[in-house]
Amino acid sequence: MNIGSAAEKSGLPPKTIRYYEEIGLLKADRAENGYRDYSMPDVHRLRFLKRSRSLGFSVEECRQLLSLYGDKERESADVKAIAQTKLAEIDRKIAELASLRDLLSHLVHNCHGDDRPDCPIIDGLAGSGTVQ
Amino acid sequence: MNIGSAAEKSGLPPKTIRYYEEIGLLKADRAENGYRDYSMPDVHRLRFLKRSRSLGFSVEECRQLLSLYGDKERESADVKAIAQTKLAEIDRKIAELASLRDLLSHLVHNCHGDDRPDCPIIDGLAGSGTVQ
DNA sequence: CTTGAGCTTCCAGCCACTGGAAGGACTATC
DNA sequence: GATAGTCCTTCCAGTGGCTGGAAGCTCAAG
Repeated sequence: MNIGSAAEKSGLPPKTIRYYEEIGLLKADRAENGYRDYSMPDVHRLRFLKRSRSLGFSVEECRQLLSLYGDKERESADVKAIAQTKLAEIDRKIAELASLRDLLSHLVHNCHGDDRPDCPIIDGLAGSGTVQ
Repeated sequence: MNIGSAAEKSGLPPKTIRYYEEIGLLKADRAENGYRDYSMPDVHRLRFLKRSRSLGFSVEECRQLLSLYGDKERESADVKAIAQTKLAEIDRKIAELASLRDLLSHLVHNCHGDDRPDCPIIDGLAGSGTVQ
């Protein structure tokens, strides 16, 4: 399929797809007329990319995730190690989102409207998290 | 406290903190010597920013979230509407992270290593998600 | 065979930082 | 009090990740 259909099916703009090809994230076949030609697995990879990018993974991290996704030798120890790292990262992100959610929900439902530092729950939520 | 301590306490580099001030995300007091002067509530806001940025919210979205966080008139309907929108976004992100997690975990633990499209679970996970 | 949409490449610009230079301020040691 | 080293300041330039626009080729419809 052409880049337009791939864009529609994946939710990524054509510009971005071309950019991803330019930086070597996802190379496409070419039709006789020079047009890029995408398969459904390509579309899956594009969706995968869209998702992981929107969740705060850098392009380089997405490259790792994608290689994990596409790797035919997923048995190797280093690939598994990368996957473990990424899984841990994802879990951390989920936890942070959850606490962000709690914070926001608390702000909306429970807090009186005056100045900030007198609410221990908010202090806890804003103060915790990735303090490295 | 100086920008260095605020950076250390928040996990954001000084450069980024100055940049956030430049674009009006978080204005700091100034000491007599011209140094920026941060309070603990400022540090909390910085942590808040660090977190929401790393979770894929744009700076403009973070500005909204932060205004929500700092808003003294949180009772107003439009502010609550923004909060609701953001809460929904956060929930969506959490769901996407969870499915990304499942996908990755599945790739690591259950799949044989040959070519992609013959695994229905992967097809499902990579194919679902935000198809708009 | 023209029109219009979609594709191509290329170049420029934007957003969100990030590095580096040049210089002033603070702290510690001599 | 001079010196060294670290931290702060501003400013300017560069990078990563797109995104818009121009110029031109291709294709399907009328």
